[in-house]
Amino acid sequence: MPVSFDIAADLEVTLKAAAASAGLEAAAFAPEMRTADPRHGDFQANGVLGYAKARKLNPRAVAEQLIATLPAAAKDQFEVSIAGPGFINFKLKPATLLAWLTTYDSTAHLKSGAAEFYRGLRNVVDFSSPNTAKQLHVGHVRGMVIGEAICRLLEFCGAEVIRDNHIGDWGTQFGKLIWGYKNLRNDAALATDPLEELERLYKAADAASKEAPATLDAARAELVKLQNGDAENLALWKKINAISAGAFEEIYRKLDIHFDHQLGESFYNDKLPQVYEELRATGLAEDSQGALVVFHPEHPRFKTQPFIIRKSDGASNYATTDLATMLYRVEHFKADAIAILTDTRQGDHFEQLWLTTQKWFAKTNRKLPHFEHVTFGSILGEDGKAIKTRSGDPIKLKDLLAEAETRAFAIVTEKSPELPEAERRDIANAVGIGAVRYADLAQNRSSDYVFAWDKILSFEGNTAPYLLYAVTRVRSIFRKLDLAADDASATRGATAPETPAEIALARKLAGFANTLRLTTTQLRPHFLCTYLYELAGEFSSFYAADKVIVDDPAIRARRLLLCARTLLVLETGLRLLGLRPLTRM
RNA sequence: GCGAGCGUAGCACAAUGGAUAGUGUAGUGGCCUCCGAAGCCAUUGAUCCGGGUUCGACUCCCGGCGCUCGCACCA
Repeated sequence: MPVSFDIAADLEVTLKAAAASAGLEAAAFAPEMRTADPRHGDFQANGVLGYAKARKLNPRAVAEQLIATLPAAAKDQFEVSIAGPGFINFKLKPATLLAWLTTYDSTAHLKSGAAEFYRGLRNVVDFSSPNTAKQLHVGHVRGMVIGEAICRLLEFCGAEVIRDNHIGDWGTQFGKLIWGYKNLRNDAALATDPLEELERLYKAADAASKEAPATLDAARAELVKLQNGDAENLALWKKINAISAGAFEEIYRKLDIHFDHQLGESFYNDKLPQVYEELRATGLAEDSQGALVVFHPEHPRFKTQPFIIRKSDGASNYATTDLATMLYRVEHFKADAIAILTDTRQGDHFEQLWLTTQKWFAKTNRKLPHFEHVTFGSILGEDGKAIKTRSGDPIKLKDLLAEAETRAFAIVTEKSPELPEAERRDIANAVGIGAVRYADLAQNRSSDYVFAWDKILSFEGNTAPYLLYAVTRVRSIFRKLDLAADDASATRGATAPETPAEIALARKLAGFANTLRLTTTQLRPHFLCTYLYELAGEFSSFYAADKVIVDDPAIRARRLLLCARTLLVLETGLRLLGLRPLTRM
């Protein structure tokens, strides 16, 4: 029996067709498929409720009509029932579950199933994008891990993904940095810990420009010199960027984060005049208080709040570079879709950027990409205030990651003292870094995030260690049998799931496709986290209820199939989130 | 002032307009002669307030209240 990867999507198409043959107004009928509470079924179609109401029909009668015209193949796959006011419930039959489990038997096969979702779509994902000369701190980790997960998910689901780290290497901070470097630098400190010294120089220069307007002007002048190609400032700029890049690389390596391009703001330096010219020529930009700005008269706020694309001192800002970047991504990368990840505080900027881009591209006859500003909440301190660089010192990311590994190592050593130290270190790395990463991914990105060591390094509940532990227990079964987990002979002749725990686990596994679709549609990795956590929970319940290594070869093969697929889906899902599965811990 | 986001058990979170609002933690009571107890089973406890739309609202709309953030040359 052939079975599709995303059964619910397939069923939706079947229902649309059935509606036509049942005499419904097929064009007006949407099945409204969704995953159901397991108590009711695997999927439910709610569409007849609204359809019947609008036509003063009895929804249950409409549901009856619809079910009567379902093709035999669909009736073979599901137990179909009508419940309540007119919900149609579909429950996967054990034979269908078996078919799904035997069809999607490897990461490659899961991937080829999911690849239908976004085939041919070219996506530019802009994430991390730190500012040069500042250390990465705890506030940066969220955008990095969410961005990496989104890239992996989109790739898995068939999209072509171009990862771009849009480094802030050309902003006003360079005016202050260069001024600080020239006037305040400590050569000894620069030699021993260059990044630390750069950060100090920036803070000192920033403070100095707040105190004295003359210093602020001097810093701005340094920036203008840099932007005009002054040789000395350009050399300094290169030096500062090189120091920063090395420090960023170290963190990216630790977090297994990758980019195809790192086109910082400076890359767009020679592409800015085109932005000024075109926006002026199309009548979108105007002069205001000495600056070049764009207003949006139709917008309640942006009709008076300007989008400044050139400052009154003649320098560009991030509105200019972001506009140039938008153009480059469409013209050079041929992007169908662009996703930019930043925290929600930049909402106004990206709304103005997108409004401006739409008008600009329309007037210049360019293809408009799909654009999404993927936002996430701020990292707050225990006091509920955003962690800021200027006030107090936020926790440095490299220190956070080091502490995560240290704490994980202590726990591994306590739980598994018999393992060799090198292995315990490796486990601590996967568990510690994984815990940090998972804590950021598991929470809905729209909410603010209160930083707490206990939360980030929690090893109980919906956390990385729980998922990794489930993986090792499955591995342990295969190890005990001296079998490779992907050894087909172990599961040969497996029959359909029978016990309640077997069936519950199989149903959860078949829900993977729908989870991938939901996660990528909304670009919210926490949907996948929740799913994996529930899957691990179903496995744990199954593990406690039904013994796998039993004498009866039929029961054993049947349960080993569930073990093998649980392992497959858990490991595939964890890797999509950027976690590293372990064989034991 | 204008705008955005958030408001769910003591705490931390989930819920694509659907059925009896789920989970973790903390509390209580069970489960290791039995494939790994970083586990399993059971149990106590919640939608900020007031209207509206809908067959159906934590979810959408309006009005409050509270917290956070943004609003002319930082990114």
